[in-house]
Amino acid sequence: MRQSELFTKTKKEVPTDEVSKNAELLIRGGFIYKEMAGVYSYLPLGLLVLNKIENIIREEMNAIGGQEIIMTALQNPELWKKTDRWDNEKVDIWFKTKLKNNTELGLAFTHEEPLTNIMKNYISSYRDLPKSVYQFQNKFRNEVRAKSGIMRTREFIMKDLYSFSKNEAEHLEFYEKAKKAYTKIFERSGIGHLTYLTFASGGSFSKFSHEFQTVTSTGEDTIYVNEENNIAINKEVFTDDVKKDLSLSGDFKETKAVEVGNIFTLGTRFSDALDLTYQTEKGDKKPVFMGSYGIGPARLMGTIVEALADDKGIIWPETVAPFQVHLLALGEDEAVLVEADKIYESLSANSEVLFDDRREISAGEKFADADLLGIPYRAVISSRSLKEGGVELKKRAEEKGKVVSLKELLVLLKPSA
RNA sequence: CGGGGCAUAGUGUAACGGUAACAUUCACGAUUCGGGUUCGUGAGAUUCUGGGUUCAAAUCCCAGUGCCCCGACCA
Repeated sequence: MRQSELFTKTKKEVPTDEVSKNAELLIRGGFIYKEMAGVYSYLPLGLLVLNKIENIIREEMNAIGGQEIIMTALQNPELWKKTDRWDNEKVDIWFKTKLKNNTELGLAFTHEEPLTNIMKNYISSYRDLPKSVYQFQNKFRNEVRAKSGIMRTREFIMKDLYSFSKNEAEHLEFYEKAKKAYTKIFERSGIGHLTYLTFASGGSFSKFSHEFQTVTSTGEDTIYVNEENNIAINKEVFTDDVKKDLSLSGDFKETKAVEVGNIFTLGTRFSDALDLTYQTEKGDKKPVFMGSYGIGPARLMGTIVEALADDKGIIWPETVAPFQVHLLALGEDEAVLVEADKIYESLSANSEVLFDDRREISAGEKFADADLLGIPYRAVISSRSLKEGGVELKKRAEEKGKVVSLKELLVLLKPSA
């Protein structure tokens, strides 16, 4: 894509009403636009990143047998009354609305109820289990206080997967697979080294749930990291009993972290309430054993920015970057610009390239934009680089680049399949 | 839901109670061309909304709304 064609522009200044690093950098770079508190739109660059993240998650969910669907955000109160989650006293984050005929509707903050209800139509035998189903879908939560840029918003896309198993043993088997899939997702997203499997409260469903917490100074949660076992415990359940329970020895380091994923054992709470049962081999009727597994792709995007950015801007890992290469053409020398066009064409064949072409701005501004946007590789072509034999290639996080020939460039940037 | 702060051009800021200024952005013209270059000319504002005090309100007072931060909350 030619940067001169991109409708968004970078900004030097950011509205003072944004304090968090993720919002500041993403707004300045033109990745997102703030509509109101806790409500953001995703612009071309932001959507590219979000799609990359979603695809990583999608691949890993498919790999463990997840089947993708999309459910509606509009919710029928009847189902939620059956599980006692319609009452505002019980769930205080509902957005509710009404049809013209005064029928009440809810905007979904999660999807256990409607999916359990769907599955009733398709699960009737032990032969139908286990199954797992997921979606990327907008959730609405009427948070009293949205904050931290795109980390806690009132509307957000969530990947929510739900598992349906015959019994606890079968459930745990899937749960372990999901745990590994989550670990892979965060590794592939470039924050694996900062992300810990974390024991957290299981709520009313089970003793523990597992969170995936990414260490950043701006996180909302406090966790205690046990480096020896590469594991952490959320402050909310950090007691001597729990430590003994988990038989963890060694030091625990207190740190702030962001919850980028959460997996839950639900048991039969929803299948009981909504009557999702199956028949066993012997003909008995049993409730389906469920689990739920969430990741917010936008929060993950914000976390990557928070965790990896430097004082000049964003540093995207290659796996989630909107483009792999940022090609900058410097100067007004026609020969250089013609050569840059050629390089852009050849690079585009195999790589995702953002080409800062004939924009009438200074070299300094192009560099500043490149640093802000955080594309992993920066390739500079100028009369100087041509004199030195080609294109100057530099990684975003590196101080100095090196001049390579076009041939070398194409090889270096070849996607490692 | 408690506490604190803020609200002026697209953005960032300024303006004793005396009729809105500067920077940036944008348009045009020069200049420059490897780290947000320099200069000129222009465009851009019912000063959040409603009320009150006053000869006079961006400025003081009251209410509302919105935004940010801290805390509580967070399937």
